[in-house]
Amino acid sequence: MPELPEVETIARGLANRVTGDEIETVWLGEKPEPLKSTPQEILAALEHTRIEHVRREGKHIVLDLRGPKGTPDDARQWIVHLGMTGRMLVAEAYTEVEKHTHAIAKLKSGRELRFVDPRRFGRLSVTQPGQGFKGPGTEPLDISLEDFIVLFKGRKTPIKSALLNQKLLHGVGNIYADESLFRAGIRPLRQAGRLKPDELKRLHTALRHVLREAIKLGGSSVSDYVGADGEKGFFQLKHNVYLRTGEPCRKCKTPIKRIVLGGRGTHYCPKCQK
DNA sequence: AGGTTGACCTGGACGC
DNA sequence: TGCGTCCAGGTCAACC
Repeated sequence: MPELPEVETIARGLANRVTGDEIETVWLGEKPEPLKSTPQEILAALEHTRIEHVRREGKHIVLDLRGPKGTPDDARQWIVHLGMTGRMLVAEAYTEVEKHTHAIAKLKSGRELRFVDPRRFGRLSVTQPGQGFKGPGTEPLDISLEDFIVLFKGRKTPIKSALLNQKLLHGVGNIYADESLFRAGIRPLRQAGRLKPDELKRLHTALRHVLREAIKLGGSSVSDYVGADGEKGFFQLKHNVYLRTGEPCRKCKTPIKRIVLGGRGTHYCPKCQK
């Protein structure tokens, strides 16, 4: 599901619904894959805490939690990565628990925070503030043009692969890599280190424009939905190339081409992108 | 070290 | 109806 705009939308939706609520108990499913921390660590960190903030960092949802007063390390973070198909739902406790639910946090309000993920590429972990779970890399909405240009210097990898590299930029995924390259008029296979300054400038502008527009529209809903209540995003209606193989380019009518790059479906207009 | 590939999973769409 | 194939919002470990 989720790249930066989708995770931003989900985090905002969660913040509206659960900020100030309290996690009483936590249930974890049988399958261990979705857990990066041990079940014991997760239970110990989450149970009997107050949810102070919910926000996005890269493609991660971060829930800032506060434990019972007097506990020395009473500040913790619940880190959720949604993988491809993960969702975080807020549901009344009496509603049916759907298939592939891997974790449920029971809240004082009587609602539940449920982590559902059919493909199990998502991950749950707990940490303490300042532990730096993300590693190197920058938020694309914060990066200056100068720093953006430095990221790609000397890199032989295709520019699309570089955009997807989370050690360089946090939060760009397959949709927004393809869409921003279209907007910038750059072919995905171009070597990152060989792009000219004006091309990198166009890409910097395009990427930030596309991400901001997508956030405004609640992200892209490609096959399932986005948002803590299941509301759909609408940015998919604005896609110029992603999943539009063979359809006419919105600018020049040339059929959109699909190639495989780094194992990912990659879509571009052979005429508009050089 | 940087770059590339395949593995990890389930399910939906499509063709026969 | 069913079976096979391909495709899907993402990382990782293992190779070169």
